[in-house]
Order: sequence, then C-alpha cells, then structure tokens
Amino acid sequence: MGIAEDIKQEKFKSEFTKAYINVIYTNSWLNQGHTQLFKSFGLTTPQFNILRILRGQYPEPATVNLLIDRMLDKSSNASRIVDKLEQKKLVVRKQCKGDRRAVDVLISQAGMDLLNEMDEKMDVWEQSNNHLTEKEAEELNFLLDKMRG
Amino acid sequence: MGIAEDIKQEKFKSEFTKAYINVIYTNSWLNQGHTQLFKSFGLTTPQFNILRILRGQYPEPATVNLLIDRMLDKSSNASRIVDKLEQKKLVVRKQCKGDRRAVDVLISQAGMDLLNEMDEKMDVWEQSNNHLTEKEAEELNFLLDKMRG
DNA sequence: GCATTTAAAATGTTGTTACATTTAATGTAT
DNA sequence: ATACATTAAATGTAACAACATTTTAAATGC
Repeated sequence: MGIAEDIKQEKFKSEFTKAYINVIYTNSWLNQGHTQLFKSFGLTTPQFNILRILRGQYPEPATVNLLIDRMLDKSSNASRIVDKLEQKKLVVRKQCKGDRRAVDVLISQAGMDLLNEMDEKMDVWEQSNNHLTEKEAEELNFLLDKMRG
Repeated sequence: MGIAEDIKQEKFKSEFTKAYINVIYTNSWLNQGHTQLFKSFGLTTPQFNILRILRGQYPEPATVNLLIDRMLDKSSNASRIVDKLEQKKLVVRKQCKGDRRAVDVLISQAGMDLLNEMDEKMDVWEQSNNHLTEKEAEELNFLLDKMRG
C-alpha cells in the first residue's frame, strides 16, 4: 500500500524525494476528482478557484492583480479566466473607481448560486474521499507547511 | 506562518479542506521550482518524468502504455511527449518484437547523460529546499498515502 | 479462414497555458 | 508641465493538454 505500490517504484533516493513525489501524485489524485466534479457544473478548476476567491471577497470586488496573488497555481491567465466567467455571467467586470487601469471583478448572484450548489456536492465528495482523522489532517497541514519552509 | 498566511485565507471549512488546499498549494510550489530547473536543461516536467521512468526500466525498453501507467499525472499525451524526446535524441523508438502494434521506447546514452547531469542539480535543489527531518518526511508519506485511502 | 471485437499507438481538433508584448493609466523626477 | 519609468490589464503567439477519432495489429467467435 502507498505511493510505492501506486507508481510501481520500490526504491526512492530518499524519504524526502519520496515525499515530493507523493505530493505530486496526491495532487494529481485530488485534481482528477475535482475536475470531474467541476466539469459537471460547466467549470474548469481555475474558473472554480477564481470564483471562490471572489466569493471570499464579497461584497468587496477584487482586481485581477489580487486574483493572481491569491490563486493557488499562479497562472498568469487570470484575465482570460475572468473572460470565461464573464461570458457565463458568473462575474461582473467594471472599471475600478480609484485606479482606472484596474478592473473590479465581482461575483454575480448567479455565480453565488452556482457556488452554493457546488458546495454541497463538494462536501459529499470530500467526505467520501477523506480518510484522515481531524488530528491527522492537522498534522498533515503542519508537515506540508514545514516542507515549504 | 503556513498555508493560511500564504494564500491569505484565515478560515477553512474544515481541517480536511485545508489539507486538500495545502496539497494543491504545495504541489504548485514544488512544480514552480522543478519547472525552472528542468527548463535550464531544455526539458518540460512531463518530459523529465518520462525520461526518468525510462531510466528506471533500463536496459529494458518501455511501451507507451507502460509509460502512461507509471506517469504521475496520467495525461494521455505520452506518445507526443516521446516525440519530443525523440527529436532531442534522448530516446529511441523501435517496433516491439512481440507485438507489432506496440512500440519499444528506450532511453539513449544522451538521455542517460542528461539525466545524470540533472541528478546533481536536483540534489542541490532538494537539499536547499527541504525543511523536513527524515522522520517528518516518513510521517508525511504516511499521511498522504492515508489521505488517498 | 473470415468477420468482429479489442488493443496500442498515433493523429486531429479544440481549448488552455506560458510567456512576451502591447495598451492605457498612474507615479515620479526634473 | 513634460518626459520617463512603472503598473494593471489585455492581447498575440506558440507550445501544450484533453478528448475524440483513426490506423494498424492482435485476439476472439463462428
């Protein structure tokens, strides 16, 4: 059981290397689940993440820069992701008052509704895919934080 | 310190949710480092991964199917990644004897040399980016394995 | 043996990502 | 005030990924 069996590799250079690989593999595992879920709501993972950031900001808007700053994967395409969300009427874009270079992005009611609907499914997915106790999850968070230094 | 500060989100729905996000964020952090490193050797991350699988198989060849099976991210583009590696003369493709549908892919000497050269840099990178003790790395591996069930 | 199904790899297509450049607005120095 | 640098966002382009389809070979059923 474990990563060694999953990727059919018995030996690793070190326990650290194994942990690196394990993070990548676990991310991939998570991502597959999430992608499927999001797809059934017509969203991609980056679109979902941006929408969630916007909900976190609500009722304040967010500039594109702020979105880039908070995105988990720091792709520089925030602007185009917002395009997609705007096309789907899940967000609204308007010029920022204080700085006319910047753009205020705000989640729409439709966006809110969609996210709330998705929350339930996410809960179900997470609960049926989680095998850690609360304490273990805490410990995992501690170790991942420490890994990044 | 930790993920909450990094992504400027104080509250999480649960410790599990936080762990999920932490895995994604840590993967992204790892990936950024690796991508930079691989790039300086003219490789992308998937190309590096496939090359490493081929080294693991050496002197046996691997079919494309076997590569897909062992890839960490299970993208279905193994065939085209092998194209790129072949163009760079890092691997050799030839028809599989036993099954003429299949293709044997074998790492070339140039591929071996490149990987060995990269190993050193990888070691340096990992050592200067690792903040876990051996025991902690083991514990992290245990928890990630458990997370996937 | 011949038709049908399954399998392995390659290819076509479409959308996305990464990276560089551009456009427009703001800040700064003289 | 004007020139120059900086910043925010958008856009152009090339590489890449995801997904479906095609091609060729092998296995299976009759």
